[in-house]
This record gives sequence, C-alpha cells and structure tokens, in this order.
Amino acid sequence: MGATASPVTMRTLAEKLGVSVTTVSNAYSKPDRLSPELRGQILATAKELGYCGPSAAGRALRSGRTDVCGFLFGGEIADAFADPYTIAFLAGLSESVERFGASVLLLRAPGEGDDDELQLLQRAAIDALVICSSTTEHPGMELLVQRGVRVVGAQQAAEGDWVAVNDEKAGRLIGKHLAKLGHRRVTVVVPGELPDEEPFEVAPEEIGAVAGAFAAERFRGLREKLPDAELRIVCAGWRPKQAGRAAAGFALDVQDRPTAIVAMSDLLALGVADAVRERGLRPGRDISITGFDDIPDAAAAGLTTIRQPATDKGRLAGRLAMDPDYPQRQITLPIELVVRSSTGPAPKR
Amino acid sequence: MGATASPVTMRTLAEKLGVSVTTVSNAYSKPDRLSPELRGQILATAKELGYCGPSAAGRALRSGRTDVCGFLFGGEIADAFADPYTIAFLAGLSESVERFGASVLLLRAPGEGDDDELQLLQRAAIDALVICSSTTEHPGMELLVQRGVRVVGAQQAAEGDWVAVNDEKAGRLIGKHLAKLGHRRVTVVVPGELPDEEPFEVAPEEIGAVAGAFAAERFRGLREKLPDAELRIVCAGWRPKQAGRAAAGFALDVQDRPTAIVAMSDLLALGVADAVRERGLRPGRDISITGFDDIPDAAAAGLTTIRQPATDKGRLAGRLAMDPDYPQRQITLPIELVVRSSTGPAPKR
DNA sequence: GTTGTCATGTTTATCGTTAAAGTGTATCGT
DNA sequence: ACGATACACTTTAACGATAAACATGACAAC
Repeated sequence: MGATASPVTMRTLAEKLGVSVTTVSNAYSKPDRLSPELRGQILATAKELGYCGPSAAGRALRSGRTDVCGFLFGGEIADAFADPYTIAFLAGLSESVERFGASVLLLRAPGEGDDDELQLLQRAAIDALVICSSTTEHPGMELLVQRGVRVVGAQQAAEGDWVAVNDEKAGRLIGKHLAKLGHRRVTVVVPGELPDEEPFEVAPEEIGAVAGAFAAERFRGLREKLPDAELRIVCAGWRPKQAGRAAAGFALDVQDRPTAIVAMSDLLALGVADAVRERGLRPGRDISITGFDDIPDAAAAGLTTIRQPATDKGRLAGRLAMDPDYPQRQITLPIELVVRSSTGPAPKR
Repeated sequence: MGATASPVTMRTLAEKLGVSVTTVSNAYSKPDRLSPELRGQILATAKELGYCGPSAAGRALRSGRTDVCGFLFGGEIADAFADPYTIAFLAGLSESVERFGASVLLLRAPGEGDDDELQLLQRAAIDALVICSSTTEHPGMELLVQRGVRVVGAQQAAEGDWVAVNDEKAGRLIGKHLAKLGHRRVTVVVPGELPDEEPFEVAPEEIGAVAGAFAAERFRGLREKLPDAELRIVCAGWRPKQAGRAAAGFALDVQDRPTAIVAMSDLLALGVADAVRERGLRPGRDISITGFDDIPDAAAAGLTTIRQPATDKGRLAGRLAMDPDYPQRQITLPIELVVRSSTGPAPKR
C-alpha cells in the first residue's frame, strides 16, 4: 500500500537470517566460502523478499568491476550496423562477453570537438573497450587506459591488445590477383567522412588519416603488387549508394576509366557493382570489382573478395577484453582470397 | 615507474585546491552552484591531474542513476540485428538516449530456464529497459519494475509504458486489401522459435504464445476482414531463408495452395518471395505476398507492406525510458498500407 | 534596522557492496 | 597432546560520489 518500494539489500537479508552481510555477499559471489545449507537458506530468503542479487552499483564501486564491455564504433549507428561485417563482429563479441557474465555497452566514437560524446565515453562504466571502427586513434584513449580500462583494437599495431588480419597481405592478395589479370589502372574506394556528402579524391599519403590505418596498409600491399599501375583513391562515405556515386564520379563516367575498382568493404563493392550495372557495364568483364569481408551478399552477387572471420574476430576480441590473463594479446587471423565472377581479365582497348 | 596507477578521485582534487569534495562534485553535475572561476580552476586541475570525471560506479551508487538504457531483444544477436527494422529502431533509440547523456546496453532476453541470462538482466546497471522483441512477457520483469527500472514496451498493452502501432488495425488493412482482391485462401507466416529447425503449423489460439501478442492482434484484424476465408498459420523461424522453406512446405508445394501469403515482417516476406520465384511463380500474379515494416529492400522488391515509423518508435521509446516526467506514457504511432506489385487479384482456377 | 533572498560554499551522512583480516571450533598428522 | 590446517563465519574499513541540511556574507527591500 503506502509502503514505498522497499529497498531490499543484503543487510535486509542478513538481519532477517541473523548472519553477517559478508556472508550474504559470499552466497552470491563466493559460493564455496559458506555451507551449502546456509547458502540455500539465503537464496531462498532472497527470493521470498524479492531481492534480486547484488546491486551492480555497489558491487562496481567496491570491487572495481562492472562486467560491462564497451563497443566503440564510428559514424552513425544506422550506418555502422547496416554492415553485416559489423554485426557479425558484434555477434561474436557479444557471445564471448556473455560467457564471462558480462554485457555489451554501445558507445559512439566521439568526433574531434564533441565534448559530450567524449564525456560519455570517459565516464562509461566499463571494464574494457573493444574498438571496431576503422581507426584506433581516438581522443581520450590514453585517459581510458590510465583509468584501467583494457582497450582492444581490431587492427594490427605495435602496442596494445588487438585481434586483426594482416591488411597489407590482404592488399597484396588483391594486387597479385589483379596484376595477373592484367589490370594497370585501378581505383580504390575507401570509407570515410564526407564533409559535403560528396565523394572526393584522396592522396596516397592521406589515406590513413581519411579512412584509417587499415586502408593504408591494404593500399601499401596493393601498390607492392601493382608497382607500375595507375592507382587512384576515392573516399566514398559509408553507404553503398554513396559508394555507387563515388564510383560513378571518379571511375565510371570519366575518360580513361580504370579497368578495376578495389573497394574496402563488400558493402561498398556492392554499391559500386550496382552503379556499374546501371551503366550497362558487366562486372568481371568490362570492369573488375573486388570487395572485402565476404559478407553473405557477396557470394550471391558473385563478388571477388577477401574473406575474414568476422565472428571469430569479435569472439576473440571479447576474450581479450574480459580476460586480462589470456596469454596472447595480439592475434592475427587468417584471410583468404575468394575469387568469383566480379573479376576477370582487363579488357584490351 | 613503480608508481601504481594513481587513483585520482574528487578528493585528490579537493585537497589540492583546498575546497570541499562536494564542491568538486558540483563542478561537474551542478555548474550553477559555484562560481565560474572556481569551476574553471577545478576543471583545469582535473585535466592536469588526469582526472576524467566522476566515477560511474560512485555516482550510480549514491544517486541511483546509471545513465544507461537497456535494450532487450529476443533470439540470437545476429538474427535480431539482421532485420533492418530492429536496426532502425535501435538507431532511433540510441539517438534519443544519447540526448539524455546516456548509453545503450545490449541485453538478450533470457530463455525459459536460463538462469545466467536472467541474472545478467536482473543485475544489469540500468535506469530503464526498452523491449524490442515480439513479446513483452519475460521472466523476471516484475522484479525489474520493482527495482525501479522503467520498462518500455514496443507493443500496445493495458498497463505500463509503450510506443507501438495498432497491430489489429494493421491486420485489418491487409485483410481489407486482400479481400478486395478476392483472396479467400491465405497463409500467414509468423516468426518464432523453431525447436527442430523445421517450420510448423500453428493453431489460431496459439499464435500469441508462439509469435507474440502483436501477431495475434494482426491475425485478429486479418480475420475480421476475411471472415469466411481459409486461414492457415505457419511458424517460420527468424530468418528469410527459413521463411522460404516454411512457405514452400506449407503454402507452395501443397495441393490447393493459398492465393496469398501474409508475412509478419518484410524480412520474412522477402524470403517467401524468393521461394515463390524459385518455383517459377510470379509474386502479385500467381500468388500475392504482403510484408510488414517497409524496410528499404521492400521498395526495391516491390513488396506490398505496412509502413511503420521504426526510427521514430525507437526515438520515442528512448524518450519514455529516460524521461520519467514525459506526460504521454502510451504512444500509438501511425501506420500506412503501401501497395506495390507483390499483391494482385486472386487468380481464378 | 530588520528581514528576506541569493550566491557560494561546507558538513554530515549515507548509497550497497566486497577485500582483508580476524575469530572460534573441529580435524589431523605425528 | 601439540601445533598446524581447514572450515565457516564475523568484523572492520573502505570503494567514490552525491543528497540534504546547514553556514556565511552580500545586497536589496521595506
């Protein structure tokens, strides 16, 4: 009735049963430190009084653990989650984090000057942070680390924990494939922020800043296998349609169009393929297209791509995040070139 | 060096500046309660000492607020997030929750006997919980409410907070449309758990238990407008391919096949449409198909569907979740029948 | 001159839990 | 029969922050 929502705490239980609060606590977190009978009684009384386990706040404050793993992604949530790769990664992460009795907190990467976002990230109650976005460089990362948050990246680096693929090797695989097919004029489509919604050309030395270190690595590998090719780079935003427009503006509706387009993700590649077909061109014959990730749609679309184990990547990232004692802190996962119909010999002209 | 990570707290700042801890606290959470100069000093000192704002744990314990909104979804994360509707909802939710300076915590709905999942949900440090899954009925919901967590549903109910559409009306819209086109034999495809990976037929009175209350409501509306039609219900799992198999088994490869298939989501409808085309049948001519949600792919596929504002739904859910004073606690959003080419007159036979 | 109000702080008392150390009894090897 | 161990608890002391109430001086209103 008038009784305000009774705050049932461990103390309530302890008093009712005539035991110490610590014992109640142990009933939950250290079952082997009290007799099974007593533990049974405590749990039964808890159920009876409607006590639902140690309060997260109290536990977090005292023990320093929150059992929450942050998931940092760039850009808008709708864009990020539109990519099956991200979802597969998140699914793996969530699965493994769950095994440690923890949950995943969604966190948007703060923009350059965005102080609110930064605060949200800084103050977040998390034990660890998994970074899925293209860049591992983010404002305020050092503070997080200093705060004791384990940061796990998704790309290779000299220091820190990460689960990644060898992006340079991936670039080499694509480059070798295209070189063998005779391509000498290639346009690379990378993701990135579009200030005016318009795609723009990127200089090779700026590719890391625009699209992330992973793109720079892949480009390096590509260049290695196509040393004397004419390579251009276009930043195409995050969405497939934007990629289509970018391809149109910088690769399809130009004189001396490239014979191949290398997209940094399958999602972008599919957008490019659409634009190609709209112009009556045949992917793999008139122009070759490659993607990255090998999402399910890639197979259906016959897209040549690099397969990377997205779900495993997430799973391992979760493991590094939740288990500080896991020995191997830098993990490289295998990749594989999957050749389908979207690539073929460079047309002679 | 040997210095263990210094735990910089408000006290550190307070002592260094010779002010009270409360004042430091106020510098962060109640800026108008101290002079701007002092606040400036405090913040500057904070930066200098590497203090990154009030600890979430301490704040949560004392104030009772966590600035976290739970997002509860059913099934596997990969399945849930494969549906553009869910993502649009989540994007809206995330956007509005962010405006309140909070973040979103992913939580899986606990299965019947799954105690671990239940604990994860019960103990989660959240101020509010938004339920996106088909059912609002979940074990342990009362305890959450009792704990003071605001629960926001995504379907109509007599009590509690929700943001939803009128599902019965949606059913009527589809029913009326099909009735006018002369359909008298209709199979309804609903989502749900598949115990053996096999689709199965569902009795009308069980539809709520299998697929959720929303499906029952829609069926009721459908039945109202097709009073003397022959209606069958099939549970098809969560994925488009599963829906295709279900349609095959219960609607396409049977004698006296229905003239229309009503799917409870566009995702399922697209799976059905694929199965239909595989058999050389033409959607909208040989057999009519309807979906639900109006996801982007629906337009491309020419799918007749019910449009519902998924992102707005998420946004408003976030608002109800984070703002206990928001006056309207039960919100019905508009829907609209979008007729495309996947429906047409029932073929005579 | 008295009272009231405002701005700007401080003091005090927790929020609910767990780590660390301590207490008392039973069991065991020698 | 002795100290050593193990067990099953209890006591003590925080973890870091904020709500609520109280203090102080300035300034305005009457």
